[in-house]
Amino acid sequence: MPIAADAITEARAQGLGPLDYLRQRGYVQDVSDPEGLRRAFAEGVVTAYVGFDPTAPSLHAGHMLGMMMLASLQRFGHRPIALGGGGTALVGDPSGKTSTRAIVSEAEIRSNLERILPQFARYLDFEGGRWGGNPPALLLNNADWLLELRYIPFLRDIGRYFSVNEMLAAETYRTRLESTGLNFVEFNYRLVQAYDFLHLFRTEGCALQMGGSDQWGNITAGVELIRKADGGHAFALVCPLLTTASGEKMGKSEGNSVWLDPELTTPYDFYQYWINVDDADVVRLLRLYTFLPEKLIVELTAATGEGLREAKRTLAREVTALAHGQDAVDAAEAASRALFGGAPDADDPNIPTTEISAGQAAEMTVADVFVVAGLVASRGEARRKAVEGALWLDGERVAEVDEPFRPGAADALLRFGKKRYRRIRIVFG
RNA sequence: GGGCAGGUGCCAGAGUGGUUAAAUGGGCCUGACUGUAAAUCAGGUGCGAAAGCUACGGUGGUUCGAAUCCGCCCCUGCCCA
Repeated sequence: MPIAADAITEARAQGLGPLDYLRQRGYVQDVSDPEGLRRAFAEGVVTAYVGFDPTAPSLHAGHMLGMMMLASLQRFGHRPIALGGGGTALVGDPSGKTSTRAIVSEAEIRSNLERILPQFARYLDFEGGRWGGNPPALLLNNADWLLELRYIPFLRDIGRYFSVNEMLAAETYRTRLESTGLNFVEFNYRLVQAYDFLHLFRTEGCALQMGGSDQWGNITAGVELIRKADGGHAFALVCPLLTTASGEKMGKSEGNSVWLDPELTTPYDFYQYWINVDDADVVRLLRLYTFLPEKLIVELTAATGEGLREAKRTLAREVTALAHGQDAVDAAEAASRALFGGAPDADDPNIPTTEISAGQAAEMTVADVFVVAGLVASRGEARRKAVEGALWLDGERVAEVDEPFRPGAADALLRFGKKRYRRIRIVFG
């Protein structure tokens, strides 16, 4: 069972405010005006936003930090806005990029946004009242106001507040200038994002923007714009950019992103991703990606060595429950137990399964089957990996990969490497 | 608009007529060891059973043969205007 939003109930009981909670959990790398923000939180409902770039048809694990920050604030009774960057994605943020971003079409961005919507609903409450008196979350798309902008008025009303000297001195732009250069569209990204913040400040009373630390410059640009244009007071808060203990970007698995869309990353694989994190990362991830109370986290991670696996299991369970719901957790756990609890039990219904027709199966070699299951990329790879002893079929090491596929039953359990399983099911008719 | 330097595999970066599916490094994958961890050591890393095919910005040539030479085009960086 996942434990509800208890870290926050606990924090509130201790009189801890949102800012200190976020700090304690490790979300805070930098805040523009901590005292002012603390006061704002204490005085009333604060509206805060995080922008999400819809350049892919799903959010991935890297976006979860932003959602967790919004979700935490909402549980404190504040008001989150998830902003789909339908307009900004057309511009392309040069931050942290060594080369110009691929251009994504407007239609693609729109369809991506639609597909992403339900993912927010798992983290945020769009109805309101789910955690006491919290206000409903809001989902907006900046294309709605950015695409209408007129160039000359924008330059005159917004552009005048930006100093080119200052922008050129900024880390993001400077590194790009020194390496691959920067085109004008990218140079404008900061203005556009700052304008978003101003727009939300005006229309929604939004006073806080959060994001990853690579967004610091863009976010504070918005804070300054709000001050210069409207004399308003707004805040910036950024979280550290997460890398795993081995230095990889968080949320990558086998070089691929871990997606929140179950079509792109099955809930089983999602669960497995969290089970497989490094020992050194568990505490931090529990704090950032779950709402488990601090005391429990400390207890769980007091263990050393193999004992940490229980903490990882809890992590996987909690994170998967948030992303996919409790049913998905149960299924993923059942499959994991079946596959990793001693001798793999191929009969468990929850093991991810690829179906092929009897007709197809009759014409396939063993290598083909591994390809179809998505475990290897090509027959050539299947062959190489078989030589290395990495392929297993129903518990037997595969020696000859070019032989016809003749399973002993309708179901066959494939395994690639130590821990990647997929069942092949032959269906008739 | 002018001058110069470039565009190579996931990334960085060699190669400047054949023996180059393309050095080297990183990344990634696998094996052994293990705890579905880390570290370490070893192997692999375009597709194809093979013949062969595809690949060095695009395109058209030269040549028995081109990533390598020539023409045109596109793109990037630097300098000048």
